Amino acid sequence: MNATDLPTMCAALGDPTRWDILTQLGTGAKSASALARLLPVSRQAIGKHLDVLREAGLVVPERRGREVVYVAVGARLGALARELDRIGRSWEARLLRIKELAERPDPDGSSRR
Amino acid sequence: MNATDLPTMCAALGDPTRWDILTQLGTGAKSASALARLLPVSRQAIGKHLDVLREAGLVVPERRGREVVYVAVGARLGALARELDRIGRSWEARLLRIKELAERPDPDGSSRR
DNA sequence: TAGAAGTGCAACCATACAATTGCACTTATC
DNA sequence: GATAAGTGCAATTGTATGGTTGCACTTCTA
Repeated sequence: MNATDLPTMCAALGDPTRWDILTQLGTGAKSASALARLLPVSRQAIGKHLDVLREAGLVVPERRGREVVYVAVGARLGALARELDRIGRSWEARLLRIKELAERPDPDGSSRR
Repeated sequence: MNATDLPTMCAALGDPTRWDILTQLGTGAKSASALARLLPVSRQAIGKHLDVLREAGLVVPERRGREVVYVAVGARLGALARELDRIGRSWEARLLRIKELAERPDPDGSSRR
C-alpha cells in the first residue's frame, strides 16, 4: 500500500453522494441495498461508489451471510488528515519566512535587483 | 464563508495535475504562465485548475504588475485536515463502542431478538 | 421447495471535465 | 511606438464518471 495516495483519496471524497454514503456508514455498517433504501440512488450506483471508497481504503467490506456490509475506516481518514495538515504547515512556514525577510530592513545594505 | 464545503475542497484536491500545481506553489508564488513552463500542460489548462483551486479557497491570486501570481493557502488545508480528523475520530469512537458492547458478555441476560 | 432479498456483471446514456488551439486585449520593455 | 510576455475568453474534443435498467446467480426463510 503506497502510504496515502493523496489525489485518489481526495477524489473519492470529492463526490457529494459518497459523503452521503459515508455519513450513513458513520452511524453503523450497512449493505449496498440498505444504503440504496436510505438514499435517492439505485443500488448499483451505490455499489460503484462503494468500490471507489474501498479502493481509497475508506471503507472495508465484510461478508455477513448473504449480504456484504461496509464499515467506514476512521483511521484512514485520520491518516489523510495528518498528511494534509503537514503539507499545509509547510506552506505556512514558507510564508512566514517570506514575511520575516520582508520586514527585516535590508541589514546587509545590498538590495540585490 | 461556508465553513468548509468538504466535497468541493476534496474534489479540488482530487486531481493529480492540481497537486503538481500546489506542490510548485508550495515553493513560492507563481503565475499561470510560470507554472505552464514548469509542468507539461498548457497555460490555459493551468488557468482552469487555478480557478478550481481558488474557488475551493486553496490558493489566492495576487496581482503583480502585468502578471497574476497565486499563493497556496496552508491555513485552508489545515482547516480541512481538522475537519477530516474530527469525522474520522467519530467513526472510530463508534467502532470502539461496538467492540465494548460485543465483549461485555450480555450483563442483562436478555438477548433481545 | 418456492420465492424473496441480496449480490455481481454488463450495456447504455448524458453530462462533466481535463486538455487543446486560436484570438483579442493589456502591460512591460527595448 | 513596436514588440514581447502575460492574461482572458471561446470553441472543440476525447474520455471519465455518475447514473440508469436489465438479467443471471446465490442465499436465506416461510
